[in-house]
Amino acid sequence: MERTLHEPAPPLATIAAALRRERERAGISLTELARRAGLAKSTLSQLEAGTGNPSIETLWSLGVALGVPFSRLVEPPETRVRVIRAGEGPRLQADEADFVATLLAAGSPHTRRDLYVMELEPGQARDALAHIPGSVEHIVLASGRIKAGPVGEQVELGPGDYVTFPGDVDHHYEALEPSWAVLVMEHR
Amino acid sequence: MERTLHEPAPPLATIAAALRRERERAGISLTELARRAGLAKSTLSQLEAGTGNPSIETLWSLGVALGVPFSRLVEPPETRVRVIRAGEGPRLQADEADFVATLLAAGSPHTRRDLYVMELEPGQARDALAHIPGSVEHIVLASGRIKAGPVGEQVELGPGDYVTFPGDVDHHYEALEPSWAVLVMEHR
DNA sequence: TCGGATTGTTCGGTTTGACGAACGCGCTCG
DNA sequence: CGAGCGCGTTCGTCAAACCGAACAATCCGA
Repeated sequence: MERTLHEPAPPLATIAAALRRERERAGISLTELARRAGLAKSTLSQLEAGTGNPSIETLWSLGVALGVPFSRLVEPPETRVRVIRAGEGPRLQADEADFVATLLAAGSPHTRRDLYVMELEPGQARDALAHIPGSVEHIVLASGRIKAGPVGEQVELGPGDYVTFPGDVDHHYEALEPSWAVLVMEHR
Repeated sequence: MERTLHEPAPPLATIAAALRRERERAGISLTELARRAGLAKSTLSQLEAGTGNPSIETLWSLGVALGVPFSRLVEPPETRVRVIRAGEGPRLQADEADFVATLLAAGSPHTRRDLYVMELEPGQARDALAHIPGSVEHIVLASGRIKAGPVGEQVELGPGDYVTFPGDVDHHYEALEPSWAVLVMEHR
């Protein structure tokens, strides 16, 4: 049989890399992750070393403990570095209806984007530590007012405003009033 | 960050069902599939019976032999239209601030997502033809009220509501009042 | 400086997944 | 009828995934 669907390379090394990457992203130790997943740390150690061939249940519990969908541990990250910048979106007029779409950011293949809805209450700011290198955040404020951005470069946003900034440096969120926004976290 | 990601039910039964489903779709016998995958048919028999906990390599070889991507064997069959109402959905509590993020859709590598802001005025509906196969649309309504979704499966949304549906079938947008929304167009 | 805690690794022992053979069943051909 | 074939299941054996403990290395507070 031909390898029609480009089934990626054998997942042993991929899993090893993904486990270490996601664990470091979560900022927890190998011992701690093994504890949360209910595994012996020796097992996890060998997995991250690339030795071993985990069972589904084992790898699943790791995915749960990391808060990461299962496929992210199996599919190769396909790290090709190319960050697409958000343009001042061209407005795409729909052909036949009262409908306008503004392109904020075009993604490239190989980038992974997680979609969140984020609710913020005024009060202390949220200090977000740097994520993995190459990550980019996109925020569209739906209602309220917030200040967001890297330290020293924060921007004040009103409803409908859009901002993007690198997520691999320390940055803040601060709500000036009760707000909610759509957040797209872009890794690679 | 707390991990409250709703990881679906343990995949043992899911895998069993997926294996049988995909095998019957391919129209081959259990014995034949075991032969192609290089496994003992006893192993495959127990897997389809729901007994057993396959290793990654074992399940991988089955995915290759069936010509289906790995994730299809692990993740439960995808619901076509999925709505997350405002305030619902898995919440990621930030550790130290008044900050709540709700995960709507986690992206896998290899998916390409374009980010739009879409403004709609009430009036005639927008008829969108099917896009390229495999595309998925995500909408978070920021304000107003709209009806959106595939033909016959349209859902009415209010502010904060989220809906996702396949973009490779004909679908409509219809604003019931002046609205705007964040649209993520996902290809792959 | 020294103890204690935590990090990740390595080493025997146990559980279990994978294998091959044998089995019962249903169908088809001689 | 009965021999032959293919189907899927069950059983004993073996390798290996997983575990627990012991290990050096590092960090941090006393």
